[in-house]
Amino acid sequence: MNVVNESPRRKELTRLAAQLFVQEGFDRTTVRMLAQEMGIKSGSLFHHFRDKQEILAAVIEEGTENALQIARSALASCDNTPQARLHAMARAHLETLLTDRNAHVVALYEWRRLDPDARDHLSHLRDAYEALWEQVIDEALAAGLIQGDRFLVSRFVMGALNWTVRWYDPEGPRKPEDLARELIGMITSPRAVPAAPSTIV
Amino acid sequence: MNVVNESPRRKELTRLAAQLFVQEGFDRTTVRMLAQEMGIKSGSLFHHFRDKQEILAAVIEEGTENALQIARSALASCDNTPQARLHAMARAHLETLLTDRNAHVVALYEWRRLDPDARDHLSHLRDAYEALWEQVIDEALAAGLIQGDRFLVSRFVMGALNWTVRWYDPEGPRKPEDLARELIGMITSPRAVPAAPSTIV
DNA sequence: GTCTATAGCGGGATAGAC
DNA sequence: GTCTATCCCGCTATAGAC
Repeated sequence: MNVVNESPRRKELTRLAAQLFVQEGFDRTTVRMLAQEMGIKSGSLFHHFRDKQEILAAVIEEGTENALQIARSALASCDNTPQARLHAMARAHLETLLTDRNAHVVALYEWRRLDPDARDHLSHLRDAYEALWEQVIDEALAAGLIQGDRFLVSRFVMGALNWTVRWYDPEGPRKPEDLARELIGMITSPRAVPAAPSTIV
Repeated sequence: MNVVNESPRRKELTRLAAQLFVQEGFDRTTVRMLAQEMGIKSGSLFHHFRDKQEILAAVIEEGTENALQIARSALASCDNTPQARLHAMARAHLETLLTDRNAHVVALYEWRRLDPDARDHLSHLRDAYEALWEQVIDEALAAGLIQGDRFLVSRFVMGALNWTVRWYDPEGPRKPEDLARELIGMITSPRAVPAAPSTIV
């Protein structure tokens, strides 16, 4: 639907909206706040978006597409072992959440604020992203790297990662990379902690 | 502060408020909706609570106190092994989130909507609850049951548990108990999955 | 303790000029 | 594409009768 609608202007406005939605939450962000952040008056906003809902949908679409793309390229360029792929996936996920700290966070935390139509439209994207996770988890299960139920393991891992948004301090000593390694270390057998992705090797 | 204010009436209203806050979110729940759920008119609500903020504070206080109490009694009555204690804690946590499905969920998901004064007042409670978790995690680390950084492990485990609210289906086949066992199994060494708390033993 | 009535505000969205 | 001006609505909270 938005393949046509992808003016650079709209992209930029979407980016700014994502920032505010993360800071304030969707419900508490007013169209006046959005307009001010964009350097225009609130009335002008509706030249770019039909209504406030459409802004949310644009942000979530952007955030999920971006996460999907980053995850795919991370998987494409890492070593082809279950450990490395698990680690690459966790790291990509955390970087879209904690470094960008924008659209993907909105996609996760404001999903419920989407109206049913938008949810229907965007659920494909979300499902594709989650399928990527389940695939990587499957490989790790098949390799005996982790144990348990595929569905539950995926949900637990994603939950642990998603919740980092609530406590992570970007000014602190730990990088997303460190968190990813620590999480993978926690759920895999003791000896199976992968090192950083072949930097010093 | 609310030790004085604990009329049974107010308790009941708080319980109903929690339910709506979970369903709709705090921001989207109007005082009119709250009043209707309570069987009174919106004006009458302010006889029981100074303002909407105070309702949120009451719910969160209730939810955290309840979670704390349930966790403590679960720890007091389980076997005195790191596995059993970890499992008891996870199970208690999930039951307050998924069975009750009310005040504790609000405490976790609407914390940011508290005004600064209420946050200050309630952070003691939240800290006490998290301290309980860190203690149990510490014991498991000391016993070699799990590995990693104490702070990160706690946060990851709590994240995995807290996120269940987003996907758990109460009508489904899995009980909170099952999720707890599966999570503990995932993060502990392969052989160390504890059984249900001494039912068949 | 609950009611009715309403003040007062700020929200989303529109119209039409430029 | 942005502005000004404004409509209309629903929200929180209050006042005073019962």
